[in-house]
Amino acid sequence: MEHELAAQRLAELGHTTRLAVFRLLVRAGRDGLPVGDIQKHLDVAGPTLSHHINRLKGVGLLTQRREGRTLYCVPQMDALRELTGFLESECCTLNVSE
Amino acid sequence: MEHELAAQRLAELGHTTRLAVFRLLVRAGRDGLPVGDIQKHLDVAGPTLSHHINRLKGVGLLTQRREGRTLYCVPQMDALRELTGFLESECCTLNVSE
DNA sequence: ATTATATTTCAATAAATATTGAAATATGGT
DNA sequence: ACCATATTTCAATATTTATTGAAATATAAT
Repeated sequence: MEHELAAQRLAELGHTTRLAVFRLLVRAGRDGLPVGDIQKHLDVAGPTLSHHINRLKGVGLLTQRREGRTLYCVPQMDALRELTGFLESECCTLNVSE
Repeated sequence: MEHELAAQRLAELGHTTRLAVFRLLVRAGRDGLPVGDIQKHLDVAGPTLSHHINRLKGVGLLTQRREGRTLYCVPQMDALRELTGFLESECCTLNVSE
């Protein structure tokens, strides 16, 4: 995984609300959750939530799928795995040498 | 690991320069690196680097140790492990259920 | 067509963060 | 004491991000 993208994803996850959104989605599983459901959990104004969801979407941490009036947010687990992989990829030096 | 701290650490790592600093340190291993050495790698002004190092320090991702005039930055691997652990902790739902 | 629901876009403001030159501090060598 | 090296603090400015009410859009139900 590329450095810049990793930094961007970390930055997006590095915000309380967005981290909460993302973790909700991960817990929810493959189907994801409607924006409205997320909002019920999080006490933020609609536009604020929309903004944060778009940022997560912008770095590929979630995608959206519409079902009628309901817009689902779906976590992209591969993106998360890439990211944790990236973070751990330099650890070996330290772990192995002791 | 607590949500707020995780978000803070993610935010600090979510900046190109800081991520580069941190990864340099991880690669360097237990002894860490002098601030000056970091600067040689990174093309940033001293005060800028100092600022970023302090932010990483502020969330426990590194500590410092002085040897004479030289100030070493030492990566805190436990903090990183806590963080990756936190990120992965909600994954199980998704991974197990398929 | 009208109405209700779900979510977004717009526009404005507030708050946080990044960047850097210049000056200050700390340490060690002469 | 003086000088050089290593790094930080200060102060100012620029940039980015967050937040929200109001208005707009999209979809579905009647």
